[in-house]
Order: sequence, then C-alpha cells, then structure tokens
Amino acid sequence: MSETTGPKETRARSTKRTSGKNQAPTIYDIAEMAGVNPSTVSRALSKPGRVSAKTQKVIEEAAKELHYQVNMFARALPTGRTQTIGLIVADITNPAYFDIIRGAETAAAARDYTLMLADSTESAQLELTAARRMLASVDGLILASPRLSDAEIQDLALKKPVAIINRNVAGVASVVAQMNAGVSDAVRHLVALGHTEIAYVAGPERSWMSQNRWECINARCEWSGIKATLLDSEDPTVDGGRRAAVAVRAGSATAIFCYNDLMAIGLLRELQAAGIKVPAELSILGFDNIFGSDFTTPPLSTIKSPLHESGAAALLRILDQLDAEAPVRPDPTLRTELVLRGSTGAKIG
Amino acid sequence: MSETTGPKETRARSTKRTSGKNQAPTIYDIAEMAGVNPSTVSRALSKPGRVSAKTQKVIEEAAKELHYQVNMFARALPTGRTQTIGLIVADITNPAYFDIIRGAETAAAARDYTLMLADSTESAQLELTAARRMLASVDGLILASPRLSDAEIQDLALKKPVAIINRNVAGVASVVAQMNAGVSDAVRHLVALGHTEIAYVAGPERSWMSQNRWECINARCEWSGIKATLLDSEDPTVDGGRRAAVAVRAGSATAIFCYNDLMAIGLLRELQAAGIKVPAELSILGFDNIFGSDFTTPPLSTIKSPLHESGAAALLRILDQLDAEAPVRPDPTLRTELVLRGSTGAKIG
DNA sequence: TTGTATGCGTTATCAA
DNA sequence: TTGATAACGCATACAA
Repeated sequence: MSETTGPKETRARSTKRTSGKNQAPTIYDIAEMAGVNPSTVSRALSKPGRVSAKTQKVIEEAAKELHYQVNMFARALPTGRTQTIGLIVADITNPAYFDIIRGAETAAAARDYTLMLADSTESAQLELTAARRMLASVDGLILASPRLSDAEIQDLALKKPVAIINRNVAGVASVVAQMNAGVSDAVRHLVALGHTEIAYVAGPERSWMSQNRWECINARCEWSGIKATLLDSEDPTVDGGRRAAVAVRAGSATAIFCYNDLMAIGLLRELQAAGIKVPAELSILGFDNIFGSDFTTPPLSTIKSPLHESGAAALLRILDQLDAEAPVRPDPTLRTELVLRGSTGAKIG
Repeated sequence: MSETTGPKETRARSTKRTSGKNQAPTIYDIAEMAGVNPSTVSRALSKPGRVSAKTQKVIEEAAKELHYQVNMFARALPTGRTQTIGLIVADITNPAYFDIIRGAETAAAARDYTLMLADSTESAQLELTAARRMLASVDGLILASPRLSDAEIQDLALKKPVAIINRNVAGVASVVAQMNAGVSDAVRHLVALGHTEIAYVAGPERSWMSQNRWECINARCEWSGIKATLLDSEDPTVDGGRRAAVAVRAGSATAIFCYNDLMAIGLLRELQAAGIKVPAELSILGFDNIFGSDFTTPPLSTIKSPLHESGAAALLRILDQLDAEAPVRPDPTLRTELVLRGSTGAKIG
C-alpha cells in the first residue's frame, strides 16, 4: 500500500501527513527536522542524558519550533504511566474536601501531575465503581474518607499505588491527623469551664473517622473523670446537624462535639432558632475548621484538621510509591489543633 | 522470534502472558475465550449493533467473566478520544468555583465522563500553560472565569471543543447567567429603601464578569436616577474585601455591591470591626450566593448565580460539540436572582 | 552514542 | 456478519 520512500524510512506517513493539515507534530516530525532517528528523539525528550549534548540541543530546538507536545496516550501505552493521579472524595459538597482537593491539586501541579476528580456521594457502591474506573487511567489513587471495606481498599492497592486520607487500613498508605492533641485540649478546656457531661454527635456509621474521633473523646473524658455520651445522627451535613438538635436537647450534656463543622453549624443554627443561647446555655464544638466556620455568630470553636496538608501528603505518598528510588520521605506530622472561637463557654449553674 | 502457534493466531502473546501473572485482560483474551477474532470483540464492545446478537452475547459474557476493562489509552490512540473533559478554574480557593466543579463533575459522571481539574490561581500565564497541557489529553475544556485574552481562547477553541463560564467570547460556547434579573431587583429594592447612591467594589481588572456586573448595575442605576460609583480593589477575596473598606468609608454611597460574596463578607466583617452597623449604617450586597454567605450576622443579601447549573451546562455544551449528531440542545435559561437576607436595610438620615 | 525493529491495546479499512 | 491487518505515537531491547 504505502510506497517506501527510501531505505532509511521505516515507516511511510506521507499519505496522511500531506492531506491532513493540522495534525499534531510527533517525534517523527522532529526526527525529520533534526535529521536523526525517531528513537533518538524519544530518548532525548523522555530521559535527557542518554544522548549527546549536541543532538540534544538540536532536537529540543526542533521540538520547540514545532510546538511539540508529547501524546500522553501514546506514551501511556508502552509505559503504563500517565501523569495523572485520581482523587475520590466521599462528598464533594462538604467544604472540608475542598481543602483536601486544593492540597492535592497544588502538590500535583508542582510535580507536573494533574488531578482527576470524582465524587462518591457517600456511597460505597459508587465509590468502588469510580475507583475501578479511575484505576485504569491513573498512576495512583487517593481516597478521601473512603466508605469501602478494608478488604476492598487493600484489593485496590494491589493494582496501583493507593493512599487514603482519614483512615487507617493495614498495608496501605494512610494519612491521618493525630486527633489527640486537639481533643485533649478541647476536653481540658471544657472541664476548666465547668462542664461535667459531654455528648458526641456521630457521623456516618461506616466512617472510620467518626469512630476514631469518638474513641479519642471518650478516652479523654474518662481520663478527666467526666461523662461522655454518644449520639447517633443521620447525615454529616448541615441538615443532619439540625436534625440532631432534638436528641441534643433531650440529653443532659452541656457541651456538644459534632462529627464535623457542617453538623456543628446546623446544630448551632437550629438551637438558636429554638431560642437556646450558645454558648451561654450550651457549648458547641466542631471538627475540621472549614471555610465559613468563623462566619457564624458566635463563630464556631473547632478542632482544626490539616486538610490542605493531608491532601498534599497523600499525593506525595503516591509519588513515593511510584518512584522506586524515591527517598523515603518522613511523614509530615499532621496534628489537629484546638481553635477557640465563640461557641464554647462556661457551664451555667 | 515468537513461534506462531497456529494459522489462526495472528499474534503470539505467550511469552509475556505466561510469565506475568496479573496482566489486565485484553480483547485478545476475550477473543480467545469467545472463539472469535479480536476485531469482532472490539466491534461488539465499542459500538454494539455491528455484530450478530449471538456473538454479541458470547463476547459480553466472556468480558464480564474476565473482568475486562477497556484500556483508555489504547483506545485514545486511534480515536483521539478519551472520556474525560478538563476544567480550569481561576481560583480553586473561591467557594463559587466549588459549585461549578460540582455541577460539572455531576454532569460528567452521569454521561460516563470523568473530570480533570486544574487551578490557574488567577494567573493568565498559568492558565494558558494548564490549558495547553490539558488540551492534549482531554476531549474538551471548560474554562471558568478565564483570565486569558479573547484571541488566546479562540485559539484554544480551534483545536478542541471549549466552553467558557462567566464570559462571552465571539465564536466560542459561553455559559453566562443573565445578570439583569437579579441586578434590577436589587437596585429597585435599594431605591425603595431610600438609597440614592450606590458603589460597586470591582473585581480583577481583567475580569470580564466584573465589567459585566458593573455595567449592569450602572445602567440600572441610571435608569432609576440614582448615582453609581466604581471602586477599584485588589483581590476578589475575603481579604480584598477587607481592604476595600477604607475606600468604601471614604465615599458617600450608602449601599455597596461587591464583585462577589467573598469580598462582601470581608467588607462586612471589616466594617463591623470598625464599629459600623450593617445594615443600619451601610447596606452590603454580594454576588454568587456561595456556601457560607448565610452564616454571617447579618446574613448576606446577595445576587444568586446558578453556579451548579453553569458547570453542568458548560459540560453539556462540550458534549454537544463532541457529538456531531447531537440534538442542538437549547440553552438552559440561567438567570440570577436576588436573595434578600439581612445585610440590606433602609437608608438612614 | 545512535539506528533498527518491535510491542503496547484499540480502532478502522479492507476483504472474504 | 466476520476475519486479517495496518495504523495510532511512543518507548525500549538489541544491534551497530
């Protein structure tokens, strides 16, 4: 079919090339322009150093002149590597994840990676589907607050590098901030204020993080000799927080931890709407320190999580797994911190 | 090199296949299992209908049994199509973009596309770089509040489908909400409250949207016979809003529009910190209706933009350009709406 | 150091 | 309707 143009030409592209006008330039074009073999171009462009300085320069100039850009798919085929990593968040509606996304996106961009985003809407089912799909086209996967089972996560991690945020699963890279610092400070603060009973409005049942937070609070309260009770809830959202108000009012606790800021804000507003004064009659604390948590009146006291750093850290963990020769980076110390604003106050007599 | 195992076998994969244990299954594996040619498998799996019902079924069953998943890169090579579309936002820090991201992500997931995300940090330079990079690996590109020049955008649109949000550029698909509805209502409301001079704290200089909003406000004020003045600002952020406070206090306007809610919130808080009562002494209005804009005291009155819908609409515009035979979907009417909360009140004195 | 040849997993073009 | 085979653009053993 295609007439060989000469002995040197391995492959004749003339047909397509001459007809189509705006084809993206390939290494073949560069090779022709630079007077070298395509494979040399490939070498020069992918891993510099394996080609003489002179030809390197010639090739780079040709590439620049042609506005050459590597075809990611063509590269991905033989190597299996794309330059993108996936991020699946449990609920793209929660501002807490925005910070995680930011952190990951920023870190990715800095290392010349791009981010693929997906949302599981708190559904384990959808999460698994999304994860499988993504796994096929990314170099690694970050799961933020996954609802999957440990086994499922470990299974995913078998195929590609995986990092999870806000959860611990044996054998897979985890990024989870130390709850202890923030929680102890918070409980100590509450005790100093005279509170003797604390309640925790829990998050989703399958949430490892909610469990983790509760255990930490409970342990700390026990240590301080005060009572701690667990309150179930529906959704970890503003509305979920609102709906938790009845259970809160039914109980006798005078200080309330909420699973996250979203719930704390909902609870705060619902309580206020019912005429209850915060913090005069009831103290409220959230977790995360999301955008807007200081907009309320009173501004929300909360246990700040290093969300942005977590996103960045997770991405770096992926990259480490990718580069075999990567220096084993020490884990950044991710610690929570008590942010005292106006929603906590002295217990009233 | 590779011994042909038989006349039917076009390609011998035995070497790799037997050694590597966990290779992803390919259409060759399916073909073998189903007793047909790989090309038939391809046909059956890509565009159903071009193969007999019987073989179709056999192939699908084999695919399911093998847990087959198409290799996106291999598919992208001949077709040029990946199933992902890119989204570049001007500032991933601004909650307004979160809603856009959500809208786009949701719409994408529904059509079985995935989203690639990038942030330009309000820099035209970075935006262009990101856009070029993305363009190479996506089917289409959404630019949210681009800082690029018209020419640059048109240039990008030449290569792949592009849709822009919050801006109009000749020849490229644009998604921009009608300002008029919200703004007229707002001005009318302010006039009814007795205000006779209004100021607009502008956004970034190169922002088409800021210009658009100002022109709409100005026209509306002229029509109503009240004065409107333009105030420059630095950043379209909470801090930028805070810094705009001095200019606001120096002026004589009694009602202030801010380019976006972020600035409005910053301005509100700075003013309050200086002892100025809102809305008693000064009325404040934002644009967008972002998450948290109702958390302030007083809650922010704002002109709500259909952010979520805009993101979704932009994605659909891309898909329409992609499918030549797609029905020319009528543009959804995206209109702004005045959301009255507590930050606007009667003019004093 | 550079060139040759081949494979990566699909789709697409022809024949049959 | 199905089979054979050539691209798609790049990377990489191997040879020179």
